[in-house]
Amino acid sequence: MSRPVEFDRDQAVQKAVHLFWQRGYQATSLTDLLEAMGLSRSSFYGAFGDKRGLFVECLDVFAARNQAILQRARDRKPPMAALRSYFERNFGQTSDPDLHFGCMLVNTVIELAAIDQGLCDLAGQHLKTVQDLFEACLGDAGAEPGESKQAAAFLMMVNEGARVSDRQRISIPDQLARINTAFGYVEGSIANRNTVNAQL
Amino acid sequence: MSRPVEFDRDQAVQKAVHLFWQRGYQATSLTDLLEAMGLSRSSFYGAFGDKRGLFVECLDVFAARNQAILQRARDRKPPMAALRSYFERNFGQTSDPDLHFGCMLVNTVIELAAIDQGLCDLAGQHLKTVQDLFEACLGDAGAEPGESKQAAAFLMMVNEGARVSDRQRISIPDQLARINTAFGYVEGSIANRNTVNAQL
DNA sequence: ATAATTATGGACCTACCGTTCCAGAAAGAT
DNA sequence: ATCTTTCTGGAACGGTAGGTCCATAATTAT
Repeated sequence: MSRPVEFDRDQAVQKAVHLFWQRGYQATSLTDLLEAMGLSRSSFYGAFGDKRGLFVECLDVFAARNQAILQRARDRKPPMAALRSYFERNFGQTSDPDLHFGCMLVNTVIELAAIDQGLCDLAGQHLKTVQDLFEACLGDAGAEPGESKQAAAFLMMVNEGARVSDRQRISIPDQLARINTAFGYVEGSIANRNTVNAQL
Repeated sequence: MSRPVEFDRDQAVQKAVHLFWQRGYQATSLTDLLEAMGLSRSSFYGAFGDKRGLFVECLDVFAARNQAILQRARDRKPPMAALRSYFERNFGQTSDPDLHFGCMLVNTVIELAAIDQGLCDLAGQHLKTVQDLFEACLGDAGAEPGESKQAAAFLMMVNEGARVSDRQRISIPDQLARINTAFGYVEGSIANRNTVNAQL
């Protein structure tokens, strides 16, 4: 029919995710985006509508990637180990500061709660999906339904807190220690219940 | 000497705190501030220097108020009850949405981590002071030094997560349940160690 | 080769940002 | 009452924001 698009849309979105993740919605200007994505204003508006539309797409991409990481761990490791790996991600020996932007969903909730309720709600829904995955893992680990629901809500609170500190450049050992404390509590609780049940 | 200032400086700062707390740094325009504080541009720049200077002052005011709340609870209640009251503040029966802006320090860390490291660090220092207060309360409750340090770091992570959800308008029962779960873990841990020690 | 269609680059628009500046109003000191 | 000092309102500033528009380039279909 006609002239084809010259840029790789997926790759451009990846660049945008990285920028929004790092700097947030408001502080990322269109000029910043155009430069990082390597396209002109016309192409941008033709392909994405506007800045907000691109942000929605970036939220979805980030959330999908995020869920995939946990889901893959769930497929390959014991359930509690899979959960832990999600929390300890990016806290291995590598201390690349370019990876410590927290969680884009958490960042969005905080930044836009009073500015754009639609975007805040979208991020919140994605977080809820992750919490459901937590709950599924806890179920795999042998927790009873009520307990896994309660522990998943607790772990989401821990996750949100951990991502806040991540953005503050908390030291890696401190971060790992806090996560370990939280998981110690949860695992102790599940194991203890199992022990009690076994005694009955 | 000369003409005196016409506005109440403290009261003006309180109004600014409320705005910055609700909307964050970037989304609060000078026009918004002037209207809320009830003064003109000239008076503003004469009294506060610039927007960033006012924000620094607001962070300090918020942090002082925040610490005072916990410190007063510590003076009047048993240590663990004082800690709990800090987490459960604003989650009584009143559901005034105008109080659920999370924590201004947490909001600042998230919003400005990649934008203004000085402001982010300042908020982080204030949070560290709160964490030290947590540690003191845990010491009051009978935790050993190493344990209170570890539990305080854990509780700060929980606090940060709780304030994120607060901004998402989490339901009050859900929020109270999650906080209760976290404190159940901490109190169980301290009580358990005390029991073990008693048996030795 | 030509026509039809669509992407592209870049100039341009309006609106608002934080900040500065200045003329004039108000109050204390003499 | 006058002088001096400081505060105050509002106009004005340069810069940048997100978004629009149009002439042109590039590609396919005929």
